[in-house]
Amino acid sequence: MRQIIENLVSGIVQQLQSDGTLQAGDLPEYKVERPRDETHGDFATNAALVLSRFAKMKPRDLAQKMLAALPANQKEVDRWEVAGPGFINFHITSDRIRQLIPDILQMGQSYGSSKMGSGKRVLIEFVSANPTGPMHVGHGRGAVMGDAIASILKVTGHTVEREYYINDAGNQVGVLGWSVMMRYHELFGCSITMPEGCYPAQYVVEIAKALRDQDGNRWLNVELDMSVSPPIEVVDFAMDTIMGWIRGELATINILFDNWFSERTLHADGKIEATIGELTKKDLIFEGVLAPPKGKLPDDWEARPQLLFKSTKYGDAEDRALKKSDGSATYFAADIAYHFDKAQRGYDLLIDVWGADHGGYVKRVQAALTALTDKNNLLEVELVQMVNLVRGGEPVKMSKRDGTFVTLKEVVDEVGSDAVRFIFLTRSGGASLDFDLELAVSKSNDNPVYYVQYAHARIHAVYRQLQEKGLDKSLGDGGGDLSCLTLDAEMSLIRALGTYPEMLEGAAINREPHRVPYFLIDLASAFHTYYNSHRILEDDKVLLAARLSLINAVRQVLANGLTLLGVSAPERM
RNA sequence: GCGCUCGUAGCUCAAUCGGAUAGAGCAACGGCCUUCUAAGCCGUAGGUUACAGGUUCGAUUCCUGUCGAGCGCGCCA
Repeated sequence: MRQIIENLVSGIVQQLQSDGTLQAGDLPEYKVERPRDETHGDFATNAALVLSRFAKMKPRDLAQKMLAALPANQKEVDRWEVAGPGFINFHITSDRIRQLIPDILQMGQSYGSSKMGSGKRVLIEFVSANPTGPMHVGHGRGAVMGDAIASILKVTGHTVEREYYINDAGNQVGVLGWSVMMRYHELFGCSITMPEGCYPAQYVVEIAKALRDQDGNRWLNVELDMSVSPPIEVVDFAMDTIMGWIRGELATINILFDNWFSERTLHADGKIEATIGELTKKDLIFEGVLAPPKGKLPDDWEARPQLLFKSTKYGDAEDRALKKSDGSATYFAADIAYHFDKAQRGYDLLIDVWGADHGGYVKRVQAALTALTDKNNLLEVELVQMVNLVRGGEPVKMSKRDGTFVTLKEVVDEVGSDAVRFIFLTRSGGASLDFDLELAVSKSNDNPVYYVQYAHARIHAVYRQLQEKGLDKSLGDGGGDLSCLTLDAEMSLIRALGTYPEMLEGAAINREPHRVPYFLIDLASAFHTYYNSHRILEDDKVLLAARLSLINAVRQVLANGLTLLGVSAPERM
């Protein structure tokens, strides 16, 4: 619908350029947008404000002149005016607005999808929680956020793949292996003390028990010497167990990945050395000594020469280490090899969703990727702020170290997948989020998901009533005369339906999933208002059919939006 | 000390890549169920958008500075 007005305005601008009112050549961009205030029409443009300098006229005068150039044969706009400092407001005809109802019903599940991103291949990497323990609520927020961004990009025409990067190499994995070994020995009656840095939590005991059940005392004679690697079978057993939990937990909140990418394969396939080789070719590698860190200096700090990447050349604050002083690859080296691999797979855009605590890491990865691909904006990182878990006003502390963290599973078990997803998404990713368990458990309006789902269920209830009265539900298929829909509540409800595709495009462009739940809440609110003051099941058959069609379209859009967010759309509650 | 993300009603948050009179929910107060689901609706009240400048037709939005919060700052991941 916006397209109609955009075409109209650009036609007028061209005409004014050709008759000399406006300068020829390139002009600054103007916008056609939805006014905040409905009395300002369906669309407004700031064209006269932006272009007035190029016509040497006052904005309002130019606006008048533009309106005079409005083609006489168009049928969509029935009223327009110059307003405020020089905005032009367009009011769409009521018939054109009502036409949205059959349009939406005909498109069904596909209403809202667009071709905006067609031809664009996007890889979105998210969660990527370490396989050293269950996911906590912070991971859950990143998971839901990444999944929603992926869904929104997909519905706006992008080709999207979801990927999980498994950090199955490095020290932490060895630490996990030894932690399991300690608990395993403990199960056989050995007295042990968990060394500093190990994972003491209960889940490690569970893994140890499972290991004992599978292998008996097979590992009992292995010496607990943390200066060497633990048995690889034990490490793999622990990681496989944990990844099984993670996959299961993700599945319960409706998240499925296309690819699971193992860090080990990077080492095994020589991709890290190959990537360092690429950087060497570009003369971006050197042996150097890093400056001591700012702030409080670690006790054991000492300057050592290492292999470094010149990331300062690409805007990073420091050069970054690719190899440790013992010659092994750093996590960073593996990570740029991973991102280089993604780039070589031919995507047009890479999106990573990270926790905000990794914010300081963004520049160096982008720097490396720019150096390797000569592309500037290939990698985009969305930072998701942390979740403060609250129970009855008291903050719940979360830490992997002391083992008191609350897992995502516990929260999902308590409040359900729908509420978890919806609450996580009803916040912009940039803001930290207080998640109150008591509040989320209470089935009150504090859970906005109920509000939206209830609107959807109510519409189904009306249809059930309809059938009890022996009337045919096809009355609401949008085929009848809709001109009896004249109430303000009806027109603004239809207008709201019409903004759904634009809202989705905005959410996609800005990577802002929270716009979807806000839209749904607004739509549900408009519906509840209408429902409370007007009967749908009227005796007048024409009016009945029109109103049924209207709420049927509302039902369709609510269902589309909820489904997009991975939240269920129940038919009764 | 430096970097990143923020600062909007009592609380939790919105505000369409700079737009018109900054909006919702919760909490408070007052109304609406013999009629399609009251998990709902209607009304009242609540603001110097942290602060001070700058950019322009116009700033919650962009720039600079101050204050405050969270996160990060050697070879960990």
